[in-house]
Amino acid sequence: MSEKVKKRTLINDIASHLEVSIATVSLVLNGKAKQSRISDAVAQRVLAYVEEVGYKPNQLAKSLRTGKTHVIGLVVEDISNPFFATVAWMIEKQAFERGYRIIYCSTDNNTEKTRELISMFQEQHVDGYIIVPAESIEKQITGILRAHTPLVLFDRYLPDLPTNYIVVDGKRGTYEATQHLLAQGFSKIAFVTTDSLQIQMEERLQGYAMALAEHQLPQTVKRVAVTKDTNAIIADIQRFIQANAQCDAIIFSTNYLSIYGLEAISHLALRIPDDLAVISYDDHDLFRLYTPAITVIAQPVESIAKNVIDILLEELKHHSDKAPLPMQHVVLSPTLIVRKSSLRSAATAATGPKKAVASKK
Amino acid sequence: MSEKVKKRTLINDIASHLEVSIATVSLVLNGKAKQSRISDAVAQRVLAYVEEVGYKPNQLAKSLRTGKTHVIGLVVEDISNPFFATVAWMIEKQAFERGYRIIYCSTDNNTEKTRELISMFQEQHVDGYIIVPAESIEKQITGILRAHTPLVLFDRYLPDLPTNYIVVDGKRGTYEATQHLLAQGFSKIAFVTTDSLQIQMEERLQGYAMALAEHQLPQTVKRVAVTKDTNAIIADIQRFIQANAQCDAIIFSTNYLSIYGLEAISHLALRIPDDLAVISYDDHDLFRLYTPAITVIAQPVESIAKNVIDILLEELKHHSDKAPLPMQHVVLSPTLIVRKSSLRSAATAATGPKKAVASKK
DNA sequence: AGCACGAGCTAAATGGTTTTAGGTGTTCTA
DNA sequence: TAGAACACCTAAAACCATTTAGCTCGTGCT
Repeated sequence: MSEKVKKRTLINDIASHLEVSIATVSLVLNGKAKQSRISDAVAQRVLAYVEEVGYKPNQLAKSLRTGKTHVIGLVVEDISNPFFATVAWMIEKQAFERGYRIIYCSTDNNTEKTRELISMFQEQHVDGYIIVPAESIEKQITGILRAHTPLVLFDRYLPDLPTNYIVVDGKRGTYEATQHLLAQGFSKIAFVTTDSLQIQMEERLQGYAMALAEHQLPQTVKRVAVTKDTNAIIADIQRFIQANAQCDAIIFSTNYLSIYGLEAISHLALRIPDDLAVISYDDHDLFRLYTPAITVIAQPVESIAKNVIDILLEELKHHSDKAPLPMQHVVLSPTLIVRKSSLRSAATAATGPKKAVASKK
Repeated sequence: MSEKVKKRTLINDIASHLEVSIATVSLVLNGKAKQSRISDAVAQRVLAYVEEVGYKPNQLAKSLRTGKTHVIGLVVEDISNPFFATVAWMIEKQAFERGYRIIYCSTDNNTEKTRELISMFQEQHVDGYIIVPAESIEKQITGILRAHTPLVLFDRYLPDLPTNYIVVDGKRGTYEATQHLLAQGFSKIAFVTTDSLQIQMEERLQGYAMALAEHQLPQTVKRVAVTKDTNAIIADIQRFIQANAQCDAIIFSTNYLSIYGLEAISHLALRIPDDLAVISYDDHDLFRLYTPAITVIAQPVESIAKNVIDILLEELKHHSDKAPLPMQHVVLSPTLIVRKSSLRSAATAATGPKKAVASKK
C-alpha cells in the first residue's frame, strides 16, 4: 500500500508554500494583480514559484466555476470530405492560436445524429458552435440561440432563423458554369444533384435552371438518393447517363457526386469532354490531376474559414455584453476554374454550334 | 433588470421537489440504487421526475468529482489526409456508441505542436489517448504512461517505450510491391520517401531495399524534404526523375508523395506505366480513378481503427484495476492492390526489361 | 487624538456533482 | 424488553478553482 502517489500540484500548495492566500495566487495568475492591488513583490514571487513547479490550474474546476470551457463545437457534414476537412483544419488552427480548442463531429447529414451531437456539446458546455446544419434541426438551433451561446453556421443556413452564417453563392456558381458550357457550344446540359432539399442544393440547381431558361433550353435534372451504398449511387448515375444519351454535358452539384459520376462515365467508356463535358461543384485533388482535368466551381475555402472563426471569436469576445451583436450574413463568391473537361477540343469545336470562347482571364 | 433567467435544473431542484436528499437522487441516477438499498418506490419516483423535467447532470461538475471526462484525445498527423480522416471517423463512430467523445487534433508531424497538444489534452483531463507519434516526443509519452492514462499508438510506435500500438507491416508491403515490379520486368526501381527518420518510413524503405538486395540490383533512393511548399516538393521530385532517367519504376512511400509524384510525372509528360511504372504506399480515391489506375499498397484501415478503439476501451474499462493490462502490439498486413500503373503493357513486355520506346498499342 | 482613506491582502461563498460514513426507525431474536 | 439486525436514506466532505466583500494597517489630515 506504499504507493508513491504523485499528487498534482494544487493552487493550495502554491499558496501555503508562499504563505499567501489562494485568492492572491488566483488573482495573480489571472492577471488581476493590478486591479486587486496585489503588490508587485508578491506577484513576482507567485509567478516565479508557479513557473518553478510548473503548476497548471485544473481546467475542469476552472470551467465549473467560470462557466467557460474555451472549447468550440464544430459540427460538419463529413470530416473526411476534403472541403470540410480543409475548412475544419483552418478553423482549428486559428482557434488554437487564440486559446480555443475545437471538438469536431460529423453528422453524415443525419438529422438525428446532429441532434445528439448538439445536445452532447451542450452537456460539454462548449463556449460556441460552428455548425453545418442538417435538415430539420431548427429546434436545436433555436435552443442554442435562446441560451445566447455564440453560433455561426456555414455552407448553408436556415432561412427562418436569425443566425450568423457564411455561405457561398452557389446559384451564381452554377449559373456561370452553365453559361461557360453554353459558350463552349454544349447545349444539352444535365444537372445531377442529391435528393436533399436543403437550401444550398436548391440554389445550385437554380443557377443552372436560370442559365438554361435564359437560352430557352430544356433542363435535365437527376436527383440521386444518397445512401451508404456507393455502388448503387454509381449505378444510378450510370443509368441516368444512358437514359439521356443526348446530353453532351453534366454538372454535378457536389464533389462526391462528381467522383461517383466519373466512375460511372468511366464504366460507360465515354470520353470527356468529347462525349460528355463535366463540371463539378466544389474542387478536389482528384479533379486537378484527373485526365482530363475537371473544370470546377471552386469554393473560397480559406475565406470561409476565416470569416467563420472571426465572427465566432467576435461573438465570444462580446458574449458577456448586455446588447447582442447584430447577426452577420456573409455571402462569398465561388470561382469557376476552367480545365479540360469542359472545353471543346479543336475537332469537336469545328462541328459545334458555336466557336469556343477564350479561356478565362 | 427583469431578465427572465432560465435556470438550468440542478440535482438540488430534483431532490427538494421530491423531498429526498441529493445523495438519493445521485445514487439512483448512477444505477447504485440497489447496492445502496434505495427502495424501488423511491427510485421510480426519482427516475420519473428526472425524465419529466429532462434533467441532465452537469458534466463539468461530474468530471471534477469523478476525474473521468469520457473524452478521448486523438492526435493524428493530418486530419485532412484521407487515411487519417477515415481511421478517425471509424474510431469516432465506435467510441461514440460506447459513450466516449473524441477530440481530434492534427500535428502536421511537428514535434513542438504535438507536445502542446498532448499537454492541452492533459489539462483537459482526457480519459485516454490515441496518438500518431511525431518524432522526439518520448518525453511526453512517458508522462502519459507515468500517469497511468490509457494510451494506444498507431501508424508508428516508439521502439524504446512500452506502449500499446497498432502498426502495419510496411516492410512487407514495400517488399511485395518491389517483387511485383520485378516480376513485371521492371528492374531500375526508385524509392521516393520523406526526410523523416521515423520508424515506419524506415521500414518501408527496408522492404524495398531487401527485395532489391535479393536480386542484387542497385537502389535508387530519394528523400524529399517535406515542407509547406507544395510546388517545391513537386519540383524536387521532378528533378529527381530527370536525373534518374534510367529508372523504369517508382515506389512512393506515402499517398501524398505519390500525388506530388503524379504531378511531377505529368509535367514531364511521361507515360505511366510505359515510361515509368508507379506504386503508392497507402491508397487514395484518386489512385482508383486516375488514368491509368495506380497500384497501391493498401493499409487495412478498418482493422486499424477497430484494433485501436478496442484496445483503448479495454484499457479504459480496467483502468481502476490494481494490475495494469499487458501491452498489446498488433502488426497488421497491408495488401497489394495491383492496378494498371505497374503492369507491363503487351507491347512493352515483349521488348523485355529495358526501357521501351513504347509504341502505344 | 480621532478619523478617513487607500493599499494590500484574505475568508468564505460559489459552481454542481459523487460518495462515504453514519443515522433513524422498524422488526426480529432471545 | 433489551439488543441485534436490517432496511432505507442522508449529512457533509470532497473535487479545485474564482471572485466578492471586507478586514487590517499605516498614513495624512484636522
